[in-house]
Order: sequence, then structure tokens, then C-alpha cells
Amino acid sequence: MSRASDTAYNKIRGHLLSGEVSPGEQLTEESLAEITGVSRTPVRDAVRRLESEMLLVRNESKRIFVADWSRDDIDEMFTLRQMLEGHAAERAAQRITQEQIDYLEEVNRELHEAVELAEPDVASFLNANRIFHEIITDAAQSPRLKQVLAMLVETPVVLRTARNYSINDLQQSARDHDELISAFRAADAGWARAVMGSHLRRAFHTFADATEAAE
Amino acid sequence: MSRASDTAYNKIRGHLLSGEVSPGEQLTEESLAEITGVSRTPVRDAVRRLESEMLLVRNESKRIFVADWSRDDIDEMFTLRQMLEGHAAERAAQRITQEQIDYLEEVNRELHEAVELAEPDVASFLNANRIFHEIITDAAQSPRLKQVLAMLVETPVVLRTARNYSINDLQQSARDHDELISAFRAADAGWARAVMGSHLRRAFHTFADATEAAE
DNA sequence: CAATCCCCTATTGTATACAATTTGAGTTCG
DNA sequence: CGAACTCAAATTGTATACAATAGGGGATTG
Repeated sequence: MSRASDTAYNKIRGHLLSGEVSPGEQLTEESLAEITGVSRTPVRDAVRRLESEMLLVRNESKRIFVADWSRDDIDEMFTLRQMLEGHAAERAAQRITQEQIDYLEEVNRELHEAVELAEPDVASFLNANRIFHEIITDAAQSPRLKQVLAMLVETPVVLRTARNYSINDLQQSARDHDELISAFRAADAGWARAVMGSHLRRAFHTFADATEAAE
Repeated sequence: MSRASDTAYNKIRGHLLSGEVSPGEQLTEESLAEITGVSRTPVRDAVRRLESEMLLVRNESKRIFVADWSRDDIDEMFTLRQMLEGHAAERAAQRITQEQIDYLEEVNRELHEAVELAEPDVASFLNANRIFHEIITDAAQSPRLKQVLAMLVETPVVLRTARNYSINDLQQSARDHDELISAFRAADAGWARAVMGSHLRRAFHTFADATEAAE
């Protein structure tokens, strides 16, 4: 993370997720260069990456704007994740190693701890959740799948509404993960796909409810 | 296509697809700049795009190499396309306009003509085929899906082996398209998904056979 | 007053020089 | 002889100046 373009990527991403900027707002390479403290060259790299993750969009004349995700966009994103991560879970069930299963258990133990407090630690939850899903994507052993999924996970909207998730929802996520681990231990691809499917579909509704609550 | 980075993208892509370079061969930004006649800056943009399409890969120290697709890689790519384009066909069946259906018919008429010659016109076939699938992706009205699919279609291996496709395979593709159009006209999402699924899965085996024939 | 045109400014695109990093060949030393 | 070290060359990364393009506002004209 020492390279300037990575610095720029992380700072801009943090800026977008913090909510300091509004959807639809225009950004310029120059202003982003000032914010990040590097020149426009690495900023351009970072902007490309954020475009591919659809946190930024360009208009017809190449100007840069903060992406605006409609509810339908979020729905479609979860649907794509359900398909692709369901497939990943299926492949992972056939390929995952004992070490990776141990790692999944360790990460999910942390996730359980984060959501069983009186006041859940949402940041720890999100972090453990991200790592959990990454382990599965790695275990699927498909570089294409991994690259495609990298474009879809962690939208700004989801992260911004995470604080509104109910304790029940978070604890249900932890239990979904427990069941996924069981499916992997049984090497049951169909089970893994089905659990991943319902896990992500529920996550969408959790998100949708949290969004309504915030408004 | 007047901008230097687009020129670079197209020239490098053509270079990769022509087979003048071998999988695993190292390329440098400088050499690509010479080939394309522009400076390293737009070349870097083009390389990024080709990386996301996985025609180029980088090693751990960021050096650039021509991607090497194994048979398993191709298989996985077609599996992902089957999932995603199947979904696209489903959505398209519920959203496609009469104008788009007319356009599909027109393009597929050209495709039929290209493959019903004594000596099939493979270039025209590939071009009509690409446009046909693009119309469907557009009709699905999902920017995320469109972007994700852009990363998966047209691998160098598929294009290089296209000459080995049999006339029967090409004509079957044209008939698959006819059936897809019927499914769209009937607005039958399940039918559209199923036809797209078998169409792409057959395409994989056509590719696999053509590859073996070439070796 | 409204529509059009024109020009200045804002913004992105490109070239180039230089910095940082990695590679690999040659050399030294045990 | 081989393992480790050194340093020059090769390659990618970054900053910056300038070029090309697009946008917006004011003047012009009917």
C-alpha cells in the first residue's frame, strides 16, 4: 500500500464511503489529487478502479461523478452476487482445504463475538464478513470469478446503512456462516450454493429495511 | 476512436488476437508504445483494459505478460457466461422492445447468410454474433451486468480457433438465435434463459472440439 | 426577449522527464 | 563450486507541462 495509486484509491474510497460527498456530485481529477496528496497520474489509476467498482461514473464527456445507486441497482447487484457467490460456494465445497475451513471458523468466531455484544461492533462485523467471503472466493479457485466478484462487493450504500442493521439480522448472518461451514465440511456443493443464496437474498432485504429505517 | 488510448487498445488487442505473440510472452509498456505509435501514458490505459478482459496478466512485480488460458479457464469462462447471459436473456425477455427484436432479426439474417455459403464467412459470423449478444445485454437494462459481461466475452483463444468451427456448428448457432428471438417475442423469460444456456454450453464444446482439431 | 454564436475557462488527455523498483549477470568470498 | 552480494540495466511508477476538448456565460442579432 505504499504506492501512490493505492494511497489515492484508499483515500478516495474512504471519502466516498464516509458520505462527505453526495451521489451525483462532480469530482475532478485535480481536486482528488489535492485530497489524496498525490499527482493526477496515480489519481487517474485510482479513479479507473473505482469506476470498475461503480463507486464513480463518468458522463458522456468523461467528467467524473459520484455514483448514484437506485434501489433497483442494489437489488440487481445482490442478484448477481447471489448467482456468482452461489457458484463460488459450489466450487469451493469441492475444493476447499482443511486449513481454509479452519480459517473460516476462526473468522466467523470473531464475527460472532462482534454481534453478540449488547452494542454490536458493526465495523468488526463488516471486516470479518468481507474476509469470510474472500476465503470462499479463493477456495473456488477461479481467477475470473474472483475478478468479477471484486467489482460487485461492498457498495457505498450497503456500508453506509450497515449501522441500521438490527442485532437479529447480524446474528442470523453469523448463523448462515455456521451453516456454510457445515456444508463445506460435508463437501456438499448443492447445500453450500443454497445457503449462500438465501444468505445473500436475506442480506438484500436487511439492507432494504435498513434503508427505509434511515429515511 | 480518435483518442490515443483507444487506438492503443485496438492495436494491442489486434496484436494479441492475431497470434503474433505467444501466451506467456513478456511485453513492456515501451514496446507497446512503439507498436501503437503513442506514448506510454495511453498505453498504460489500454493495458489496464486488456488486463480487466484478462488478455494480459501481470506477475508479482507488475510486469506484463500475454495471458495463457488453460482448457479449464475456458470452461469456467463459458460457465460464467452461461449464468450471466442466461440471466440477461431472462431480464431481456421481460423488457425488450419491438425495435430491438427487429434489430435482432436483421442481425441474425446477416449471420445466417454468412454461414450458409459453401465457404462460411467466419469474420462476418463473429461480428454478427457479437452484435446479437450485445443487443440482448442492452435489452436486459442492467449496467452492472453489462459491465461484468464485457470482461468475459471474446477471449483470444476462442477467436483464434473460430476458423476450425464446422459449418454445422455455425448453422446451429444461427438456429439457436432464431429460437431466442421466438422466446423474446413470446416474452417467455424461462424459455430465453434455457435457450441461452444450451447455446453457450454447446459453444463451449464447439470450441473444445475445434481446439483439439487444431492440435 | 429568446435563440445563437463565440470565446474564455474548466477539465480531461497525452507526452516526457525523472524516480523507484526489480531483474539478472557478473563477482566476490566462504 | 556455489551461495550471497553488488550494481548496472530494464521496467514500471509518478510528477508535471502542455494539448485537446467540452461547458458555460455573456454578447449579438433577429
